[in-house]
Amino acid sequence: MLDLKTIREHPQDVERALESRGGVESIQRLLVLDADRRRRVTAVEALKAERNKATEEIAQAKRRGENPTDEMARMRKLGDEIKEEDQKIAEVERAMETVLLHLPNLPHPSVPVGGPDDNQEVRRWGTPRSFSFEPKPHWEVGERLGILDFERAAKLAKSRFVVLWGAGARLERALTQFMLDLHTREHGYREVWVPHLVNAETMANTGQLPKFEEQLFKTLEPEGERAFYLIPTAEVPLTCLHGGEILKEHELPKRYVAFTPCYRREAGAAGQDTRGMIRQHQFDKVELVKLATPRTSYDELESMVKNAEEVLKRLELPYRIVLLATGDMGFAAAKTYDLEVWLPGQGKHREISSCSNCEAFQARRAGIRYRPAAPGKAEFVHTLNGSGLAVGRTLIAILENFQEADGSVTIPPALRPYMDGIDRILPASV
RNA sequence: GGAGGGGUGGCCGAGCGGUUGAAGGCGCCGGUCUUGAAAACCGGAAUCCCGCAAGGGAUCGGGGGUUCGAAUCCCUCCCCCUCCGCCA
Repeated sequence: MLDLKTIREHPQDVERALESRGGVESIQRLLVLDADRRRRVTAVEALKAERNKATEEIAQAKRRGENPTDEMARMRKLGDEIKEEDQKIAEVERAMETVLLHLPNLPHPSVPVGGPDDNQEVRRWGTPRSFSFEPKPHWEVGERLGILDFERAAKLAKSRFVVLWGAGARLERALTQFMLDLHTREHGYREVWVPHLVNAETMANTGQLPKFEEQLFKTLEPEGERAFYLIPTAEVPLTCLHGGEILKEHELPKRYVAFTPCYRREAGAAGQDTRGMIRQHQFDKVELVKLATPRTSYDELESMVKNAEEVLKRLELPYRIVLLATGDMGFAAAKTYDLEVWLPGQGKHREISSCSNCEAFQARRAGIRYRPAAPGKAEFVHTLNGSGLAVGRTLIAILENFQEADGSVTIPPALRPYMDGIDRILPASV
């Protein structure tokens, strides 16, 4: 959520910033509502001041043993007027809230303006391996090994699900463990285990609701009970852990890492990545979240990207870093770097991590503040999140980058301790 | 699921129709004392909204009601705790 004061004081700047993100047309409407609200508030507060004064006088009269029935009757009428006007104000405020909840975050000045074509490659690491044969896409590699099974997953659920068998399932677990160990032991993140079902308020706090409900799986609860949402990323529960709290500056930055499955409807993605396990309704992810002061949040973003990169480096997977343009960023982000891993089976880079600084956008919704060390009022923290990494896509990258001519797949050395020391996956005998 | 108890400021906790924006404690900030620190003592400080300001308004889990007036009474929802039952 954007800060209303900023919109009121610099409407042109906000409109310009939103040009490539949508929502410009809402600003004028917001300003009209805001002016209306302020006019009404001023008026009704004058009435309340009068009531408070009269109430005090009545109290004193009563103490003197009098019974000021005329004054009490007058106040009864005034009270009704106040109630009516308060309701109108509440109505205006609800309208403003609705508009604000649908406005995306403002991009940081360093973000290129435009759409996906304006994304900027920041750096590359690693050299894509040259194959003596035509590298296959991961689904072919995996099915030949008997570790990826899309048909049975479709039988159990539907398309965009997968079953991992044997060494495939083991590889998924090994990757998860490897990533968690790296981030907790070497990068200073605290491991957290969180609910996978959250309430609507939590979803709204990180920006998934109200605008993107069609992307979420929702539980069906008995009449009168509130539904839960399946998390599309651990960013949601991790970021909201300190919702409504005031943290101390010396506690910041908070660095959290959690492993969770992620559930996404992928509405609107029909026809995209239908083969393989690039785009699934359920996938595992190791997620990094930080809460930081505004002063350090952009340094924290850079180090978060490095933390995610380190996973790819140790797994010897070539990648590149891309700074997303304004129009390609997520709703809550002010600045986002994507990590794209090289997939030889597809002959292109694909997103495997996305690291964002959301500044105060989510903190304002969730009410996450901190008290500065120097005397002063509590301020909103900045929230950051990034994948460290998407586990399924990492598995894909290994299958494609480490496939051999005989159909086997080499295990990257860094992962072998997590795979009982085996150095390759051979076709299973079922 | 059944029966009780409870949600108050950064935290703990008193208040249970008007003098309570709210006692007390802890923590925090400033000062006295001290070589320095601690302790002790003195003083200070809630948040948000409207307003150029003076000032005003709102806020005691959320919403609604009673009343001239509600942290205090009533209704409702949410959450937490204890005991019983059931259960991975």
